[in-house]
Amino acid sequence: MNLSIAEENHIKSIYKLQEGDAVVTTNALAYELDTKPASVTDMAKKLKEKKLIEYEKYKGITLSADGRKAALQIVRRHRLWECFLVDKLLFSWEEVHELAEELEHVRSEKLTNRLSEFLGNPVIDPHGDPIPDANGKLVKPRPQTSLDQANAKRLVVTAVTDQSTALLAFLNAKGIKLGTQLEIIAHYEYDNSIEIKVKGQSPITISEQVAKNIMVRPL
Amino acid sequence: MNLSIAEENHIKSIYKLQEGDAVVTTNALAYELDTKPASVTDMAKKLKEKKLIEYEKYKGITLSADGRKAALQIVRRHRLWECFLVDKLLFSWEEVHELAEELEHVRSEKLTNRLSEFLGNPVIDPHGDPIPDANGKLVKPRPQTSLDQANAKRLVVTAVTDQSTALLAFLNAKGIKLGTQLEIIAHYEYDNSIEIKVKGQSPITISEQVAKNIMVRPL
DNA sequence: TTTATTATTTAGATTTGTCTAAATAATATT
DNA sequence: AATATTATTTAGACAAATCTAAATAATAAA
Ligand SMILES: [Mn+2]
Ligand SMILES: [Mn+2]
Ligand SMILES: [Mn+2]
Ligand SMILES: [Mn+2]
Repeated sequence: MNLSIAEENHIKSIYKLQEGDAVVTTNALAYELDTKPASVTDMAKKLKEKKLIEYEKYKGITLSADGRKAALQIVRRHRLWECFLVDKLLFSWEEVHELAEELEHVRSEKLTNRLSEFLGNPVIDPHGDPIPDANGKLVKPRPQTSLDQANAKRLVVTAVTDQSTALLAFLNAKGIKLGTQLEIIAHYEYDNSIEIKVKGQSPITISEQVAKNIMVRPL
Repeated sequence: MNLSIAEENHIKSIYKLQEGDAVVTTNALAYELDTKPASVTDMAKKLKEKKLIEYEKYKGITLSADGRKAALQIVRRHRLWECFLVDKLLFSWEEVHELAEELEHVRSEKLTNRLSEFLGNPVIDPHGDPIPDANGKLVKPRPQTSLDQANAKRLVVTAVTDQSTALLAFLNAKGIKLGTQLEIIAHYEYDNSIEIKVKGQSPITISEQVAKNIMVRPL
């Protein structure tokens, strides 16, 4: 099955939005891909034809088994290139997504597997997301919660769910990265903001929106 | 100036076929790009519009100054990726051209320059071709001739001009690579074949076609 | 210098991916 | 339940990149 770049981007976004079993709506997908709902409908018809998605008019989209397999390959390439850019070319984590968005479309299993080997077969990418192996298998992630829902006081940062440059730049400024240890000082009910103390720094207050996008695990 | 992949491929092929100042014909370009003359004419009009080529109906194509600059950037990316694939991912020289053909289209100066640095700023690629620097400057190549025209007896291989998998695989089989030392034993006038002795091997006879595509320098 | 051959361009069509505007379906509100 | 709102699809258009077949220009051969 030979997919175009546009088809690959759609498949990957469906995978991203699907989260388990939920159906993906036309509007959500259009927003994610920065395109228009009408275009998504067009593409849905094509991907259904290719049996990569399940789709009935007005009923939303889910990946078929083949579609999921394809998506995992694209995600694998994307995340491996991100590792390469960060680990080898010394890019910082907020710079790599756009580049990987292009590099992911070079379809060569041999290249992908050699790259993985070269990087030491990493299992998580620079944003804490798991990297599928050559068979599309993901390591089952250690249990983690978003910072706004964490119970424990002392935590370690394991991933970031929003990978926009804006959030990542904010976290850079606050000295927060993967592996950073932090402590919850207070929750403020008024706006659900949280006061935290990053190890070795003075306490700061972060908004609910930021907290929702930081994944943590008890230390 | 934002070029599409198709435009970049055309620009690069024009650069390749131009060899100094010769004009490039529609047919030659179509053959090189594995497309049809009519398609080349279409693209020529577009590239002329963008001032990347000089082109008048029936008069052939040459790169403009801007076009040459663009071509050198693409060639730089292509050859750097080839180095990466060979030096870091351990591909062999006949496998890398097609992959680089795709990777070259990821347009990021930062990525290109970081990659170059990571590779130790190489100045020749795995086929012996020079790599333009960030300003598009090429190292002036040390004088070299094709093997069929070499005067000296003892020679060293400096480059390969035909980068088809077929030739490169043939050279692999015969133990010939960049830096290989060889000696000319005899020229056979009948078919212009050449008997050579690769250092440490028994003599072999190669066709004129092969000899024309091996570049050498006196040892 | 005619005539034949080859090279190049034009005309018109096709595929892919996208869009806007209008129509229709699904859902929410009164 | 009727109506308003929102979501989705359809219809029709467009740009990019390509193609085939036909027309024309340039070049080579007779
Ligand atoms: Mn992408
Ligand atoms: Mn990532
Ligand atoms: Mn290319
Ligand atoms: Mn090369």
